[in-house]
Amino acid sequence: MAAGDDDWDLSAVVRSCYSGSSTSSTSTAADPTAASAAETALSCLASLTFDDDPNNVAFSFSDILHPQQPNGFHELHQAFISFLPNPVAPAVAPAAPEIPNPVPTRQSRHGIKPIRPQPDPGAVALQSHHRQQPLFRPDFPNSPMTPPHIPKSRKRKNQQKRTVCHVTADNLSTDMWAWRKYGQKPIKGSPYPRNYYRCSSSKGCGARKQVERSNADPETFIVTYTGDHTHPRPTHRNSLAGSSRNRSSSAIPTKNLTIGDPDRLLLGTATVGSPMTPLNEDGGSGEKEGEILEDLSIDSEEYEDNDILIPNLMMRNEIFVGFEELGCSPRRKA
DNA sequence: CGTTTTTGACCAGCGC
DNA sequence: GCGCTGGTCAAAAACG
Repeated sequence: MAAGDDDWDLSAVVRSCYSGSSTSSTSTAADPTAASAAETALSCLASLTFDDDPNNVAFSFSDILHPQQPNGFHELHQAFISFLPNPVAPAVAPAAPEIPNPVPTRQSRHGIKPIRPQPDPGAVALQSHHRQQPLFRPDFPNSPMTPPHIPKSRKRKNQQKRTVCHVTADNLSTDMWAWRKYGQKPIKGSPYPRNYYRCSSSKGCGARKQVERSNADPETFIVTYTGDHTHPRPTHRNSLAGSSRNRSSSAIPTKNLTIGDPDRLLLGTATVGSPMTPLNEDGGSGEKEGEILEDLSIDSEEYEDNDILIPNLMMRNEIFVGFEELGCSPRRKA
């Protein structure tokens, strides 16, 4: 049934909104008191903010604000500015939007199992647990190898800062990071399964993304970002990111796109362009792109993140153009 | 060949 | 203390 569809949708979403989940989790490994970190989440944020590292540009959304086109971002931007001590410059990383997967190519294998719909949709939606997982240190946001070993933290409860945003399939646009799906699980309150993605741009990157369909609005996807990227946005697809499976598939509308074509849109993201241009403003998806809803511990960063994740058509165009220029598909490795 | 995707199983935390 | 759920890892398979 729609099992495939669901999956697909989720995947699509994944690609869509992303924000740099560079949130907080800073003190974790180094701070035994991480426990309190949660409380100090703000502090953490402040610490890792972008101003600390100019390199963090990866997370900067200046571009977004860049008035190439006046959008709501502007306002948001101003608001963010308040949080941002230093407006980071648009770094150099164009962003690679690659998101893994949707195409039900492999589904043939087993197919997704339908999750049992449980009564409690809202309740489950997002739990805000901000624990702190031992991520890497934000100190080296640019260090692709920063990730030492994350003690596999399976803790579900307050893991760390989580940024939640609601995105519509239409808005699903692109993510600048490459995500690799590492798990899928049925959620109790949701008839739809939740997909777990990890940043594949860098092997040690602890950034994770969870995508699940909203029970209330099947057209809306709830994307939760956790962890921070320990590396700058990929200018061009890394080998890892490269993978393409999904990309290709998604990029190429050959398979069954059930839902909108959000997937396709994103397909290109990647290399081309702009660092984090928020997608969407234009109109294309001018609907509600990413709405941040539950910010469990939203900090300024989160806010930013959310902003960032907003899809933008502009980007899409650019991206596509870029691809065309490149003469290659955004896909992958050669 | 390399990388990703998919599914099952295991672990850990939380609630009762 | 037990049960449940969520989250992550690992293995196998498939695709470009």
